[in-house]
Amino acid sequence: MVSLAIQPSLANRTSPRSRGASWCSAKGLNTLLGVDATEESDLPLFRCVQVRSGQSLIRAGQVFTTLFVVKAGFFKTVFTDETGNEQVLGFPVKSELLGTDGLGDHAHVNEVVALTAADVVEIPFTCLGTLASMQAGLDETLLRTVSRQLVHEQLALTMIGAMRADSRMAGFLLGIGQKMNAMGYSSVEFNLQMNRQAIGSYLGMKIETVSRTLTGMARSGLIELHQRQVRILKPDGLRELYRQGPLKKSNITRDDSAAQTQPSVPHQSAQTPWSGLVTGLSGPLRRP
Amino acid sequence: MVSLAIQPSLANRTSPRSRGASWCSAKGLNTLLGVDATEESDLPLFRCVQVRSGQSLIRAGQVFTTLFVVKAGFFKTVFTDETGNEQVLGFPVKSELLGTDGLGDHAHVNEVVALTAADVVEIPFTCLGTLASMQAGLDETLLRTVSRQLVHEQLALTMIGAMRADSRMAGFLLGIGQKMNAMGYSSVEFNLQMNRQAIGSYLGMKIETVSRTLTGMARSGLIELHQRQVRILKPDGLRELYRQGPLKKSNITRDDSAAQTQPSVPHQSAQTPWSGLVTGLSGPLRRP
DNA sequence: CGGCCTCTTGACGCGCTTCAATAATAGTGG
DNA sequence: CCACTATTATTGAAGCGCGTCAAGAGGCCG
Repeated sequence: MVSLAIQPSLANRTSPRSRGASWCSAKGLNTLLGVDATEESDLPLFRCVQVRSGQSLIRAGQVFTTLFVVKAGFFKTVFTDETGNEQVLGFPVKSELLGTDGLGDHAHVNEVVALTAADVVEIPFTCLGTLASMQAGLDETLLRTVSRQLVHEQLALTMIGAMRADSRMAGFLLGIGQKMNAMGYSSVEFNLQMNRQAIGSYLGMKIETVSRTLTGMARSGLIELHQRQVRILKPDGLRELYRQGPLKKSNITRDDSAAQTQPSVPHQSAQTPWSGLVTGLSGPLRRP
Repeated sequence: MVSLAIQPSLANRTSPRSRGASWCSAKGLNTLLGVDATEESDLPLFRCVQVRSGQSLIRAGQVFTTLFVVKAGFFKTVFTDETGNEQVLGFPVKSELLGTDGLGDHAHVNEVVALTAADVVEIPFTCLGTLASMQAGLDETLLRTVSRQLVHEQLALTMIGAMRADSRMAGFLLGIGQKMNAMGYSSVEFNLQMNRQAIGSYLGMKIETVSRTLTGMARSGLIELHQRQVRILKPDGLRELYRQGPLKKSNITRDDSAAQTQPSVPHQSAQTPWSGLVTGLSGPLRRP
């Protein structure tokens, strides 16, 4: 039904990236995505491309031809509506999948911009309309990943819709720290790769509020702040800020009329509720 | 790799639904989902179940076993965070896919509640971990549908993050009207199946603001309002309200440094930007 | 150095939440 | 049938969080 095929020549693209091509095997790709590799080959099938800082890897309106997996670097995903308003949707990093918004209608609606120099792996699709039963078990990975992205967006929606500015910022910082940790860096000291504008757009607030919120946290000793360099001094303080968030109080009308009748898993977010607040993949994809 | 299988007995479920079972063929399912049926069989493979008003079709924490397609009725999708705050994520109706949040980690995070009596078709998955190359070409449909849901959430995020209360409400009403229209009802006169609380949660505002916004629209002659019955008198007025929305002004810093180098499709949302504001599927799924 | 950008800080006002009270509706039982 | 209560919706008044406007500080680069 499908056909994941290597397009031998993408040379007709005048896209600003595409230079210095190396290759990546299916096994390597699965490893990168955090999936238990099983029977995948070691043949280098997937093209690796470099992106320069500030460049758009994907543009809105562009026809969908390939997905990307981030190997290194930082990105931002931006949606621009018809009136020219920009909304930052996320800050993808290593091991995250880019371009999934194009799967639905074979056209991208979001722009993906590199915040730093970056490396990505291309996952091309033949544009014949059908895509399915991809080789190497990537199809299940794909579906599950998109589903996770969906859940992440929903979490972000909850945050913007019901929490105050400082709580949102606390969740943002904790989420960034967690992502940094997953990439092998410190979870409490890192460099924000994006400007205040992007943070504000992502969190649904103006840059003045971003600034005030951050300096407020610094003044109260929760964090240390120099430019975009952040050191989290009191993670628990941020956690509390995040949890008490909904001072914009919830109208809880729990109707606990019926008990759980289905087997259920313990509520996943018990330990780190802000998991995935910054971007889709909170952890590697493992088979249950 | 996959295995979409009919689970012969779901009798061990004590779930409140499950009674009065009829059946639905793969072809019928594809038709319902808006996909061009090709070679699908007419054998009734998919179970149809009824849901009573107020019942939960899916609960948070429940293990993922099946997806559902709405045949009739109205639902709401609710996410509840660890502090008990509820966020309404959407109002699915006929032809929409439910339960996709469970694909990622084989556990649902959202609750799906019927707002009215409703009928749904079950799409069961064997829980062996792998799901892929489903029969009847449902796999591509699935992926594209989830991608569309993703785009929808992003649109909702943009609306809540950057627009004012009345603009959000205008977009909501227009979106509801469009869904009603797609279902064969009037797009300008309909009954809101949800209470003010649910609307407010979905739009990120308090119920008092919902009430004030609606009565304000009624007073200015944009709509007529009796209870949950709405008649849109001036669709263009609502459209303008929606478009001028970002009085919470955008910080547009367009850096149009590079020109479009890729083939692009005309910006989809030129005609009805609020498409899909209320729920995922703005139209049937067709091959490009 | 000077221009340009990002970020900060202050003062003010508006939009929405919050609190509180009332009204309209539906469901229940006598 | 009407009283009775619970739920849902409306309306008003007051407060504040955050957007808005304006000015200034700090960093980057030619």
